[in-house]
Amino acid sequence: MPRYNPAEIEPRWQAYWERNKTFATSELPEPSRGGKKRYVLDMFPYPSGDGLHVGHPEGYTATDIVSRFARMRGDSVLHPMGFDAFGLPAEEHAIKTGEHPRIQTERNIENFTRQLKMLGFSYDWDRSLATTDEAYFRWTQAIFLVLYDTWFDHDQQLGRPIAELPIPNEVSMRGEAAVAAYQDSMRLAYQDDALVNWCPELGTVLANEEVVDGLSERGSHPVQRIPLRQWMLRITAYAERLIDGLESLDWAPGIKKLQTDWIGRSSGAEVDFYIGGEDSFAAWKSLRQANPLDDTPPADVLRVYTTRPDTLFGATYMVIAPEHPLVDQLTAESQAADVNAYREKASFKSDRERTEGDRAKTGVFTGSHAINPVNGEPIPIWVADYVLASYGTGAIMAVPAHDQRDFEFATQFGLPIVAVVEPPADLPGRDEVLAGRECFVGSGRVINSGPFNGQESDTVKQTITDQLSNDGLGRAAVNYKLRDWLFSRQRFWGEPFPILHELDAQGNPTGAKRPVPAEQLPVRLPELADFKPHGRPEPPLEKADDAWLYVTIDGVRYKRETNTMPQWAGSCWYYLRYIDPHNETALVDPRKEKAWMPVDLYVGGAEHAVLHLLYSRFWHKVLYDRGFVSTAEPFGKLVNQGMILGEVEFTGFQDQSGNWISARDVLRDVDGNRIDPAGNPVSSVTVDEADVEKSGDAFSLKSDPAVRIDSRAHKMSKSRGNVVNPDVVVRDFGADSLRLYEMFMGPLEATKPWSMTGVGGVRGFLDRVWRMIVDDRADDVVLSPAVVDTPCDEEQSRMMHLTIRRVTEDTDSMSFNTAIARMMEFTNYFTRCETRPREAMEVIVTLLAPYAPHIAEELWQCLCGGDITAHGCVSLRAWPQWDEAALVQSTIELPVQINGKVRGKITVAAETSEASVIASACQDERIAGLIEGKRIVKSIVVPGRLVNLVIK
RNA sequence: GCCGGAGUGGCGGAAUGGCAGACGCGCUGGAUUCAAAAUCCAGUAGCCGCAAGGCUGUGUGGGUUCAAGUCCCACCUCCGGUACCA
Repeated sequence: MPRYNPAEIEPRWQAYWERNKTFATSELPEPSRGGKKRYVLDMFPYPSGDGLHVGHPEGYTATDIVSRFARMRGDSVLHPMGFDAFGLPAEEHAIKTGEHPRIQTERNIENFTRQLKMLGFSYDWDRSLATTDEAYFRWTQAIFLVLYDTWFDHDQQLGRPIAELPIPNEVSMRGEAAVAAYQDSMRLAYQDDALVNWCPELGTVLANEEVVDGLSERGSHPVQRIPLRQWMLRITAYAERLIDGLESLDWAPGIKKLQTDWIGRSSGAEVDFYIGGEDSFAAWKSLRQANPLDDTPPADVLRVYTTRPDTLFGATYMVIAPEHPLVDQLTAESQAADVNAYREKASFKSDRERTEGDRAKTGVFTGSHAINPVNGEPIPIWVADYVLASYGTGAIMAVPAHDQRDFEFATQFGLPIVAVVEPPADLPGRDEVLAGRECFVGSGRVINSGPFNGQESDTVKQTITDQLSNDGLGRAAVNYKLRDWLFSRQRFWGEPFPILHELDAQGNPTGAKRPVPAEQLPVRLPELADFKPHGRPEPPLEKADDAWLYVTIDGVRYKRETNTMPQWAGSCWYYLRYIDPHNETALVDPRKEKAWMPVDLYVGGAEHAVLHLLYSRFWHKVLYDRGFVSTAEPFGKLVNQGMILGEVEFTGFQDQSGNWISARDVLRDVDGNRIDPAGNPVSSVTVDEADVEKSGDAFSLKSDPAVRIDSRAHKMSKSRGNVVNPDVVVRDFGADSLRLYEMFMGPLEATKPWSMTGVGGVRGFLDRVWRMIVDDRADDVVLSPAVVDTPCDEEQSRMMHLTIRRVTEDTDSMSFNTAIARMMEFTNYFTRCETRPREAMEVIVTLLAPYAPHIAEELWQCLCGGDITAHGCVSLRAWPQWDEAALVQSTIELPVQINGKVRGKITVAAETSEASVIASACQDERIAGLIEGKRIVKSIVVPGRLVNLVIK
């Protein structure tokens, strides 16, 4: 009784593929095969201790189908897999247990590999890598040194070697140390003070994701923000190119927009406001005319950035961030106490806290004034935390009439509001705006603006900027929301920085640095006795012994950098290493890189839409500028798979005494707890599907239809207990069923709920395919007697060719769900046929091969009589071609509409002319009756589709 | 608030402006069976009707068109992201 038994056939075929290296990729694409090169890439996983989640195989199955399909069409396919293996969980495990994170990481990688192989993915496993491999992170460190050795030439918009950096005379005059310092200040990798999350109670620095509402995630201890010397990467230099590069990419428009918004380019003007007093304003102005704007503002001005230079005449006050360097200088004695108190309060708030809550504006007057350069008016300077120190110049001119935030602030503190842009005449509330009682942020005709009155604000933007520029008072400027990338972590389990800090005779750092010589890479992690935090805010590598920590080169003593790189580092370039994973002399052989890059298809979760994809594009562009790679962008086509939710759950609500409350009446209080309209707490109860029925557009209790029940699929989570484990699915249904179900659920990019009965459904399909071909009453796997060597009849042939066509087209467009539906139709049709021609059976097995490869191999062998040496395996078989001629039908059925409603059907020869189609439509008995006595106003024939008669 | 995405049977979903609901789940009936499982066959949007057939129907309201799930305008709901970037 050879029933379809995936538990037996799947491991057997996996072993066959592995033994025969069926999916090994050649070093270079093979043009002899006639196809294209295809680089099909998955976002590699973090190998967590929980193992694979059903969300992983969704994208992996999609890319596997694409890869297998491409191979069968003769393409050279590079389809690798690896592991993003540095990460916090392994380090936390190490702190708890003392086990080296490498041991746990390797165990997890082994488990992930087992699970991935169990699903039959056609990866070239010889190319597998982990970011934690020393042979891999050696090159991560090497790339860091490239960043360190590169400065950004803004004129050429190009990253160039630091040796080519022009040194200004006044710098070179001050000697070598000054030159080195100048170079350091221009590198793409540089050091700066940045705030870290220091938790004194835990004695460790925490990552942002380990801090929740200002408390540590573990133990809920207070977390302080303290400045620490950090490595930064100058990604902002590439902001413009990162925006421009998006245009050429085949990515979903939504993702491109997300990246563009994240980079957040805005253009406007920088304007200097004089803070030296009204008496000397005129003198200052004429002096500035002779000496145009310098990059660093002189001490007698407050420089602001604005996107609305057209509203300069409406600036009625100014605001500087609490951290602005001029706060002390600008604070009058009488205000000092208030300003200091305010500043101190602001310093305790994290960026997050500042923006959370009711967002009521706070601020305090400094006691001093600046002079508006366009009209000479003195205006007050305030300190307020709604202005961020890290954006623009950290100071703004406030135009309350035309900026919502300024308006709120001005209203709160009673500052003057002057409208300078006239809203369109038909705008409701126009008079309120002109009276300064409402805010208008649009463009319009400029008023109250001296010489500019009457012009359109969009033109004024330009002319006023030009004039400021001519007068040396301002200049056009561009700003980005994107900040430089904080690149160091105070962690053990990450790549060490290949940087040495020079020490003087006393053992103190001189400030000079040198890269670890290339031939000494990798810098390995030191052996530590334990992984417990040492209780100081410095990195844990400070615990390393002196042999690791100190290095002497050419008689100079150095201390190693003890920060480590963030998890993002390894994932920034792994796609390059797959091309040449064992190269010991280069990160990738340029010849191979040129042959395989760019990635043709990249599939992964949308949660990486911004950071990972932006960071790796940035690294890639630097490598491109420095000649290591040949393409300006790494990922040609990007697809984000949707999230898979848990099974749909029905939830009802009850009060304290167990009475049902309709879901419609359940509210949430300020803390997010469920309450009834009277404010009493409500508890949620899971309701069985059988006790629920649909009423209207919602579900309600069968026993009491007035009680509404919530019906929803939730995100899978351990705490909710709705996580589906792929091991269990494979055990109960087989890997082919899991693969097929994940693709059949719906479009790849959609969010969709899991359903175990749905898995049973596709398993049923595979069972039917099996029985269509195999004689399930015989003792061995032999062909069903219905499978015959005679060719298809006309209808069977049409079905076969139609299926080839639809499956080919749907697979090509990654519409896997409909491709599977087509194969189901084929199977339903041929199962009903008394005889099933072998040619059709060979076709369906071949079409199924990328989707359900194990059963396809097994059935292929059955069709071939088990002679694998003669017939090979189906995974490497040529994809079938369809014959258009076989699709043509001699007669077709056409629906006949009257006034757009289907009223009948006619059968006509395929080649019938429009006139005779209309004639036979009118002759149809039913149609004739309906049009009798009416006039046909118009008749439309859509060839092959329908006929529509418009009658009166 | 703002920015995305989505609203189609009991459920997941399908549909180049051209027969709405392919395919699958579930459900109902039948065949097979001593019985069950498995399998096979038929049916399955709602309403009216014995039937033939008719009417209504793709979140809501308008519009364009011979024809709208699909295009345009306004709105509602849900999901995801984001948070004062001057």
